[in-house]
Amino acid sequence: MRQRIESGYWRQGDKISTIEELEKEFGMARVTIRQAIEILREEGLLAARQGRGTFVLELPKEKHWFNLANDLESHAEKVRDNLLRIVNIQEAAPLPVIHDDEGSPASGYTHIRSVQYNDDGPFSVVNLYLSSEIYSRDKKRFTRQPALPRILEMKDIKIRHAFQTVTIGVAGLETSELLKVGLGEPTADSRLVLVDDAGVVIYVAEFHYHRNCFSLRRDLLGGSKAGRAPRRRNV
Amino acid sequence: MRQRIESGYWRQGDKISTIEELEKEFGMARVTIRQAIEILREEGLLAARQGRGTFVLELPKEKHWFNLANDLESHAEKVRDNLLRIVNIQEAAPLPVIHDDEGSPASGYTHIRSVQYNDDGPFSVVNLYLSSEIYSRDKKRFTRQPALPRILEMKDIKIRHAFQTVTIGVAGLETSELLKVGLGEPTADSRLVLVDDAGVVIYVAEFHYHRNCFSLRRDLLGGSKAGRAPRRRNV
DNA sequence: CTCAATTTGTTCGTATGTATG
DNA sequence: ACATACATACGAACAAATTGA
Repeated sequence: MRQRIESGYWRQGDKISTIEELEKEFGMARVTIRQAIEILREEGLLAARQGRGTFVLELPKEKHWFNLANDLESHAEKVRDNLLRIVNIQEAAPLPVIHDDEGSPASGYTHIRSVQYNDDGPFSVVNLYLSSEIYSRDKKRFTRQPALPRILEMKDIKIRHAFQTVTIGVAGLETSELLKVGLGEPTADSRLVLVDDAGVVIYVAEFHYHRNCFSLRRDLLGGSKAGRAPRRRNV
Repeated sequence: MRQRIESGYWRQGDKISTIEELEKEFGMARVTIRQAIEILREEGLLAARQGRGTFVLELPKEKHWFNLANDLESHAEKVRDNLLRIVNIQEAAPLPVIHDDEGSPASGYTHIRSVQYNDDGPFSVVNLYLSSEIYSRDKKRFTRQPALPRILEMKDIKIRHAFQTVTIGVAGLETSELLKVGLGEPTADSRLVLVDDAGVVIYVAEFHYHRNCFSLRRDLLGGSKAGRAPRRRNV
């Protein structure tokens, strides 16, 4: 029923199907349907009036405010001033998973696990494997600020590829606790792999975004940078 | 536990924590942990040996084989020969949701709801709103084949924008039945809006992909078309 | 070889939440 | 409001296999 409201199948002000119709449509018992309506009523989406029917009050507010950037520069710019909390650092970490076609592994990696916050709470959990050589250049900053802008600032490092893979994952035990979502809830997972001009993988990050924050907007014509104005703000 | 295997926290051949340790880690009872292990054992991911421990047998096979294209041409090419089953066509459909910054609505739309199949079953449910003018040019083909390649073939139509928005949604009642997933399971939702050179929105499609199929790969440097070789195949 | 510690396997009764009619 | 059914989770006890001192 929530999906029907969000998708516009039921529009604002509409009278939705009666409970008896819904019983048949969803194949559930009257009590169960009423429980569902009760939940949406408390959220302010529906209003039920005895003898008249049930009506759509308002559309849920726009979520998906975190719009993923479409190029590396603006991605770095967005996260530059993010608040993050380091959960764990492991200097001699096991090698991250690197596929053959991505590049060759560096000699060693430091594993940094952190949580990114905004005013509403955590919106992203990050597992970062950073080439030990780069990490050791400025340990202090890497433990306080997002790594990506720091790396782009290093003049001697030329980045040849920035492979990004976006998939849908599920929150495991650790991630769900850090992101404050239920175990098994879906997350938007973005894997970012930076390869330098020697073909060495210097940075592997797995971002787990809260599904309600995440969106990716682009214009499939005229380059990837187009994209319209963001609905709320960028981070 | 599945996530720990997929993420590499437990590697192939490793002995995982004992049931008693897992009880404490996950805060669950012995029987529950065993049920979970049993599920992964049946899937062939784990092997439990009495008196010795439980071991990781193999990594789950690569899923995410459907890689979303990064430009309109190749997107159309990918779907050109897809098998699709029309579920519903409504010629005088209510206007789709169009945002102000996208363009102005056409005079009327035809709503086409279809399911896309591959050998393994349905992998995508599509809600398409097609400008009635364009639909009426070749009703037969639009009810049999994907619309996008047909539109690109029409020489008199110049497409100025192809706005794509990717988010994570949940399968509602209809979608979950068509996609053969559970109610409330997450889906990858891609909204594609085509705007012609007069600023008219001629095409609005919502794709709901099965979460296990979906991935989006690109290189954030050197244009959006880069991307590595797909792991299995493209559709 | 034996014994104790470790670890998985099995079973019992019980409680809770959800859905049914 | 009530009786029923079902899936899931709990806690405890005991059985069986493995390992190493």
